[in-house]
Amino acid sequence: MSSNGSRRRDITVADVAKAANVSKAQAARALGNYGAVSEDVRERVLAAAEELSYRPNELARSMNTGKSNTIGVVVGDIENPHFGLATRGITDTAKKSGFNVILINTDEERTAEVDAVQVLLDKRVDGLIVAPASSSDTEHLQRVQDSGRPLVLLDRTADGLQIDTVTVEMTGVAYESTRYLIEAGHRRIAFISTLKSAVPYSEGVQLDSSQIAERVNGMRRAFLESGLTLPEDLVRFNAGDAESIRNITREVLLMPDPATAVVASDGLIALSVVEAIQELNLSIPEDVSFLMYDDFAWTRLTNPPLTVIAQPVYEMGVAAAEALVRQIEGRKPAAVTPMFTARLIRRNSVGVPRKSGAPSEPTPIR
Amino acid sequence: MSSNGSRRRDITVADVAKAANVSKAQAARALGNYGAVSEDVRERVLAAAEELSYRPNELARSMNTGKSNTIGVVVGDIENPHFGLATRGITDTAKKSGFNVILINTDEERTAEVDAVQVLLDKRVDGLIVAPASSSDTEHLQRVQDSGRPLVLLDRTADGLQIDTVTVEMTGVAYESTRYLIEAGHRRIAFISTLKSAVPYSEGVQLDSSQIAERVNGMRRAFLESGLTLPEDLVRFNAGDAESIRNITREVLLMPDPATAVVASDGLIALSVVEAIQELNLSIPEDVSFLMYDDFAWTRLTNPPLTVIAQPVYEMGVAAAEALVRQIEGRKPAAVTPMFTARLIRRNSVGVPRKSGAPSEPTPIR
DNA sequence: CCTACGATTGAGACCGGACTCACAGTGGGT
DNA sequence: ACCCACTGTGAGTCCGGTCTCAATCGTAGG
Repeated sequence: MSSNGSRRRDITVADVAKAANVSKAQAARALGNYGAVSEDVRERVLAAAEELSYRPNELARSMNTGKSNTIGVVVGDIENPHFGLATRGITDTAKKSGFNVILINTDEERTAEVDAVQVLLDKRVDGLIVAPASSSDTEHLQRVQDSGRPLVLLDRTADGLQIDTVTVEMTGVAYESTRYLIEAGHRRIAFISTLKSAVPYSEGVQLDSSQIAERVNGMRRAFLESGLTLPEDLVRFNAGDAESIRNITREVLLMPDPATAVVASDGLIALSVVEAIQELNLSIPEDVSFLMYDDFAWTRLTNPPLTVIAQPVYEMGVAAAEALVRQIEGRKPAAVTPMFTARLIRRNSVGVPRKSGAPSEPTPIR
Repeated sequence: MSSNGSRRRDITVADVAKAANVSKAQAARALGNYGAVSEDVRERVLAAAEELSYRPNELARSMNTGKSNTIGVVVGDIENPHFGLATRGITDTAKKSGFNVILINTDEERTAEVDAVQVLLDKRVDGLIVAPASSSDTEHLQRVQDSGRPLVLLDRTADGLQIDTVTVEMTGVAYESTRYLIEAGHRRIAFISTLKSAVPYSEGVQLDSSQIAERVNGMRRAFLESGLTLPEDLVRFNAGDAESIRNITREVLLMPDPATAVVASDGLIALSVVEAIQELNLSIPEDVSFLMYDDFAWTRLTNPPLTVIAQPVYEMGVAAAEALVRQIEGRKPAAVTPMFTARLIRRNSVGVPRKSGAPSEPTPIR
């Protein structure tokens, strides 16, 4: 015995047609604004529709147009401002082209991602944008391609698949920023990332994320070209929750030959790393230099302001959505998806390492 | 001449039925797992479905079950971590109950919100969660109610409407935190909020957001009970983009009888306020005390760590989704939606004001 | 051996639009 | 006056599922 009784049936074209004294077909034409309709009929139908406050059922409409005007977006974690911003770019752009967005979070879980893609496909979205958790585990993406539905990848590539992908070229900045650290005197540079990996890093292990792979490669090259070698023991994975990040940070900072600089591979990691550094009563950049990926507003507010690698996240969201819409509308995808570049923004969290005999008053270098 | 030729038609139950040599009805039953189906038929159908990699069309299914297993969420700005977290709570909970989420951003624009609600209704979502931009402008929400579709409000109430609403009781903490500031010696306390308002604040003006109204009321009461009056000239609205926030901050800090403490009504505002304060070469809390709504991780990283009012945002998202699901499943809404409370977290951004003859070494008070 | 009842099964209606097709009116061209 | 091109219009099909209903089958009870 619910309060408002049975759920009232929605008004349909048939209802409107009856009220306007015309056939269903005519009503549909007047409402859908297609075909030939006399002025008289059009007016009566529109009036009746208004009167009954008729609203078309988009589900029904989608069913026989085959278009749902909806795109699916699969990301690892909207809570992460990185994705928040990208999502903003996607939704803004999608809206402009008349598309709505179904958003699914995967927590960077493979199975959740596979499910998400399937659900979206089942819902017959017009296309999907996926930030894949893994670059190698890609059957589900392959399936999307097979289904013929437009797909654009964001942030990370998928090995061996021919898919429009919007990414940042990372090797370059990784190289540049590592050179920067090396020139400041750092040799023991730690890199902390969320990437899940069963084995510790060493040359040749296949990394499951194109993004991370590029960053590490850039670092490696910088060391190489300086006649040095990348300290592989400081390249760390599995930095999941705050606790594990804290542990990793303590580890690299307290080991016998500790890191003198730490690079956090995203904004969320950075938060916990900085906290851990503060807990150890170390100060930046006097005791440890710090550098992070993602330029969030708060990085300018800390003391010192943090040196970051800025990525055009919003623009990438926009580009991904544009590429997808282009595919949906049947235009060929841009021959080559534009490659974005990241930028090193030198603020004051990088200094001269203690060990290397720096002056007692370590000036942040620029 | 597209690369993959015509878009292939999807496999339907009819196809599966044919392949399995049974009627469409039987195939549908076997696949949908309802009605009576012999073991033999079930196996053949399932095998055929597997073989053809059949996937049900959720659109069609929704159409005659009347359920889309989708809920719509309308927020002002996902980019704002406040909503990011809340959205996380919503999607996590929705997923648990088998619902997907269509997310629409409104930029806190009234018309965008009205459109969003309409679109969602047209798409026949099973229910909506809306964080309304305005507490007074509510015809569109009324329309949702009229349509009989479940609706839950988040963060802000809608005047005069009987709708499940998940909010934080703000008067209390607003009062508490203002007392805290007053006791520290502050009399000139500024409050900066995004709320759009054509007229400057003064007692009795109707505020368009229940949230902001409560906060200001709490402040007013705190002043009153201390035998003082709320400095109305320091209650500021229209803090939209970074630029306007900066201007407002400078204004309240540089006026003849300047504010000695600033309260930012959300995390985004806080960012710009703190920046503006730094630009003025004022330090917190020696020159200005600072307090903000929303406890983001970075607030612990600044120097000093910021005193904040923490809201259980994620939990509120969860509660909103739970309430909505409850309504959708026909169970009566919880008699009274649980009221959440916010908490003042005293860190070190509040101190004794300069003017009041504080000692030259102003200790942050606790 | 016959009948009744539950388990199976297939035909077809239906959800709410979009769209095809055949048919009625109209008016211009010759 | 005659033919034809068009605009208007309604009947009905289709999209891809769910679901009703009547028919069929098997077999247990009498």
